[in-house]
Amino acid sequence: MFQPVESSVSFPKLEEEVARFWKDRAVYEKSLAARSDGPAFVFYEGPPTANGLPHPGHCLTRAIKDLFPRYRTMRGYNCQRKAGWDTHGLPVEVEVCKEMGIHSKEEIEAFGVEPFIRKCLESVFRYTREWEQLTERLGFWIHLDEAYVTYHQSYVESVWWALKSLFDRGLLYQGYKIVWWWAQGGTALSSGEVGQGYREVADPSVFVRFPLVSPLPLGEGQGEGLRDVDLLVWTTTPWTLPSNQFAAVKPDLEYSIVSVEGDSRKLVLASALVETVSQKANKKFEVVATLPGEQLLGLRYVPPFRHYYDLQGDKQGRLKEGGSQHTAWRVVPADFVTTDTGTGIVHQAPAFGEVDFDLLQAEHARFVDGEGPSLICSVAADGTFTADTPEYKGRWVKDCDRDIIRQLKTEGKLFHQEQYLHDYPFCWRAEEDPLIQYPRKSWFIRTTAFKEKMLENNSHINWLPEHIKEGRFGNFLETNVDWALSRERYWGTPLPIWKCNKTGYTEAVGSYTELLAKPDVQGVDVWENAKRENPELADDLKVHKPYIDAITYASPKAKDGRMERVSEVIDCWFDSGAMPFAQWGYPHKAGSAERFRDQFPADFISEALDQTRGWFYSQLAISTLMFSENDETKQGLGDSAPRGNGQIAPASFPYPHPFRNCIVLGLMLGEDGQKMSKSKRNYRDPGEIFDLYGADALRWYFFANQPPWTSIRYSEQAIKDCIPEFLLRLWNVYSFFVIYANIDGFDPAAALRGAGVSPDQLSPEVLAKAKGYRPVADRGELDRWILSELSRTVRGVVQCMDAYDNFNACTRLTEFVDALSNWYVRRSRDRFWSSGRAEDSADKTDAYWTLYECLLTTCKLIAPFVPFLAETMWQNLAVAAFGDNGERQPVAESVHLCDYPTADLAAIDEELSTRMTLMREVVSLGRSARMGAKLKVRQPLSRVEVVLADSTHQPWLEEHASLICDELNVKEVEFVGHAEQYITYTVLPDLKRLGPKLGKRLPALRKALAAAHAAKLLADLEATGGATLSLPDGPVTLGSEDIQVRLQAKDGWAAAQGRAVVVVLSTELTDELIREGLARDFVRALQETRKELGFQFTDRINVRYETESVKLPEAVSLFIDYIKSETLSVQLGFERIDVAIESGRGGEGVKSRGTDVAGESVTFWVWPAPLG
RNA sequence: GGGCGCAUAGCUCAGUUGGUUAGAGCGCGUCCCUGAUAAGGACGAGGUCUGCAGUUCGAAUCUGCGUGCGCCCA
Repeated sequence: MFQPVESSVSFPKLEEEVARFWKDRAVYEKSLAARSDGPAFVFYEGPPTANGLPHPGHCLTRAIKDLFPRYRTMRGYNCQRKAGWDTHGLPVEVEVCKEMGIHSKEEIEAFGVEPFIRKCLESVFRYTREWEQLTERLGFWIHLDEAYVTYHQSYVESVWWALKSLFDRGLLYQGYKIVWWWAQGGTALSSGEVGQGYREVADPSVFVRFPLVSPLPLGEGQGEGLRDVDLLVWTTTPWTLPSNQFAAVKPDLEYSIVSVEGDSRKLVLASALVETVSQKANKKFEVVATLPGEQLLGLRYVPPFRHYYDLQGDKQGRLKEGGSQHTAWRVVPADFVTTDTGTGIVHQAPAFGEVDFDLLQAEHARFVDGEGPSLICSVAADGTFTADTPEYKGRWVKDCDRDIIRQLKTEGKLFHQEQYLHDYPFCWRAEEDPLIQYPRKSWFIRTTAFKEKMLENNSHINWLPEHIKEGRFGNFLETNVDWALSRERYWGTPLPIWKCNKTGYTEAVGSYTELLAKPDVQGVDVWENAKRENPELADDLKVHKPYIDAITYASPKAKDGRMERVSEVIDCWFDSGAMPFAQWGYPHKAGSAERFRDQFPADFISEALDQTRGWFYSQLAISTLMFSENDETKQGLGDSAPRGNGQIAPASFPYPHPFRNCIVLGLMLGEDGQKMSKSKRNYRDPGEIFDLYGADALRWYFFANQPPWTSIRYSEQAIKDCIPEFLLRLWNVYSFFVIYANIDGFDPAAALRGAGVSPDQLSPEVLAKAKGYRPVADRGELDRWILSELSRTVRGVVQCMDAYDNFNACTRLTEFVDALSNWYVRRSRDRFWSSGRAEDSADKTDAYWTLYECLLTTCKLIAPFVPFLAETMWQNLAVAAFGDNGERQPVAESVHLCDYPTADLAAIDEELSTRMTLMREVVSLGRSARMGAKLKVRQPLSRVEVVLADSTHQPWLEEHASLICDELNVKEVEFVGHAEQYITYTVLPDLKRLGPKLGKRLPALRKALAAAHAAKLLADLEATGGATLSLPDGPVTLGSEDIQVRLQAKDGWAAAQGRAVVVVLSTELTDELIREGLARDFVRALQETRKELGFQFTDRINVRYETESVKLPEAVSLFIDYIKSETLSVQLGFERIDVAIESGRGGEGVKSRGTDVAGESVTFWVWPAPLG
């Protein structure tokens, strides 16, 4: 027996029971254990941070991350799922600062680094419980208790190992990074912080003369060139002029040399701007000559502030390509120069602009090492001028703009000045403080050296959607710059570099043990004391600030020198990118080499689009730098086991690594189309979604509604809709099956008992051994059809899922459930309802086995998608069915321990599938025609005529005429060959075939076809196999495969048309047909009455009825047997009864009900008929 | 300002290598069915496929330009 199925189902309630079941029985662990010998399918969890509450967007990520591992597990793979938590970084610090109401680094220092990082640690796990609940409730199977955690000592040490390797290979270096700097607070701001502080302000825009050192050459044969020429240089930050190093032009722009009225000196500026600038300055310009920017390159000039120029103006360096050049104060090329504003010649102060700095580096790279330009910076970290600009020393730079302009004017160096409105960032913590761009010493990873390798690696990764590979991600790699690794913050992995306080010598340390093994280590006591004072302190903190900073050791380079750690921590993206090896504590931790080797690279990862430059990049970069094939590192992993003292050589792996397939999820927007945000509350808490609709509904919504990479708008309605569209539809089929199986005593367990086979997963092979189970080939066509559809579905779903295409897999599943519910079950109802027990009728038994098999297989198919519903069904269809009668047969404990179904290719009958589709269309058109003629289905009609454009399947349809008759409630179906009476034929060319053949002649052909007599043309085709049309440029012969025939019903018929079939109804009603219609309506009314009066499905009844109608009793008596059998009536009489008398005769419990049959009022009296 | 993506029915979204009637679900409307029944089903209306230009015999689809939106980076 199956457990009765509740008619009104609450999915959320069922899901909670299932979740409990999984937990109690450790089903997840069992699913892994069962696959422990299978091939590995490697999954990496991109670690979330638990210091914020999860929202529906996180559900999407976690749902996709669950789907494919579950699927692969059922396909026999061993898929470990280790959770992870991202714990470091600025967002954590910001959160803590907010809590404590402090802002600046000074305040943090005042509060104390030690208590501060302890607060960070607390904050990181604030919402762990919410995340864990979400994970469990969504059915995301992952090992939370074995999660890797980025602040753990073993993790930090793995990161150190990688950094040491990079350092030792010369890939980790110190340089300058231009940052947005809050001078008053003495700190750099993250891009997020900068973004918050933009305001529109007016700044000066100045046009300054930079006199050329030598005459400007105009080209060959034009003499020695023009004297007294100034570059007209533009800037909006006058305070950066003292630090000028170059003037930039665009080489392919045209520049003009102009003479200015009343001025002895000429100016150079972009030709496109001559007019504009002349108007601005209100001076007449006369163009003396023009030349391309190219020709300006290398010209030397005198900068407006001479401090540095006087010291280094003559300095030259040797170029790598040979020859030598002055290092600074000359014209250089730059693509970013535009003619939108300014003069086309841009002042360059590399210390105060990122693009300027890049330009300096590009220049630097042209020179032989050590001979190129070095960075000029006349501003101190507090934002005041240094002694290098004596005029303004000690003054805040922005305050000096006005005086600088005045000075330039006085000295005759200013050509023009104006105001200029633009957005400029201010400090979000101190609104009056403008930020400045400022160079800070910073540590970099030389990723640019691995650019080609990263691109090569990337090219082997399967990105979904594909455009990420060449598009967003590929482009990002193309424009790769060295990774600015260090952060001047507190809560992060400390940069493991120690520096000699005497010589500046640096070295990297790969582990805590390695550090302690250094000579004359001091400062460990700081940690030990802290721990003694507070034994609760997590041991992992000892590798963090401030404890690690206290540790020093003897310098190998200077006698009394001490090695001290540099103060920075690292970018937390490096943490997460190191996860493929750091999650195992590789290479320090015992056994980590094996774990790493088994779990690298990942087969599958998935995160949202915003991770392109985050986790996707950090992983790829670190992996490529650490594990690329090259001579230096070409060693197997076997060689890379720890070799004492933490000296480990990186292993090498073939591309791609560290992941092979990556689904890039679209971003999820709130219901209002805006980004989901806590403050706007434009989404619902995931917990509420689960309570209202259930996890399966949410999951199905994610998987089935759109490919995962489209950005989706959260839609509560769409989640709700998933229930009737899929979950409930399947549930109804399941419920239908259980109701009838229980009535009929269909008992698969009994049928398999003694069959010598273990029920196990109830696969088709097992079912085949059951008593009463007939081979599919012996069953009726409908059974063969649905089993064929089932196999087609299995085949399709597996194909899609192997290609990471969950969306189309879901489409297949939806289509199958629709076919099962709306055709198989509908068409089979009578078979289930027919009298007699299941074992008595082979046809009925076939129906049960067929539907049972469909449900079992569907259950397994949907298990990765909607794991809760699948489990609920399995527990009843398999576990309960085989577990009662006190004689438990060994059946799989959970659907998630089953193998994913494989398609029975032999069961697939494509032709049957096509034909059934055609038949469904005929039926559908028939209904449409009825609708048009306002004829109820209950009213029988004498006949229907079907006209097919293509007669291939006609014989088959003819064989199934009875089915069509039944569906359409007609007596006869006739297939008509030529039906000019009802039909207009249109012959259309098959353009896909003819297009390439005829090309430009197509329009003429279409014209000719439209003009041709279609029926005659078809007759020709039928007779001779070809039809010839004469076109203006010669005849064309068409074969039957070159055309498509369209049919159109003529007016005046109850007809409906599809593309290639028309169905025409005969609407004539005879008395007999009318009487039959009455009888059917009578059955309807009586059935309704039965139910209304509370009789059970199987109760037999006695009936009397009364009506004024004359026709109705005639009809009833004519169809009395039919009515009795349909309604389980033993007696059916047309007479008024005296209830008292009837009761006395045993008609106890007589109930009556008045109703309506075909417009006539009728009263029924009904009472139970005694059995037998 | 740069890169990438998106734009199809009232809503949420499909649309395979270009092919003539652009689909689905929901919603809406009109009905049907009534022992799967607090379900189920049918039919219908609804589209200048973001705009313009181009390639082509033929464009929602390919190309270019514009508009709007999103993300990332400046």
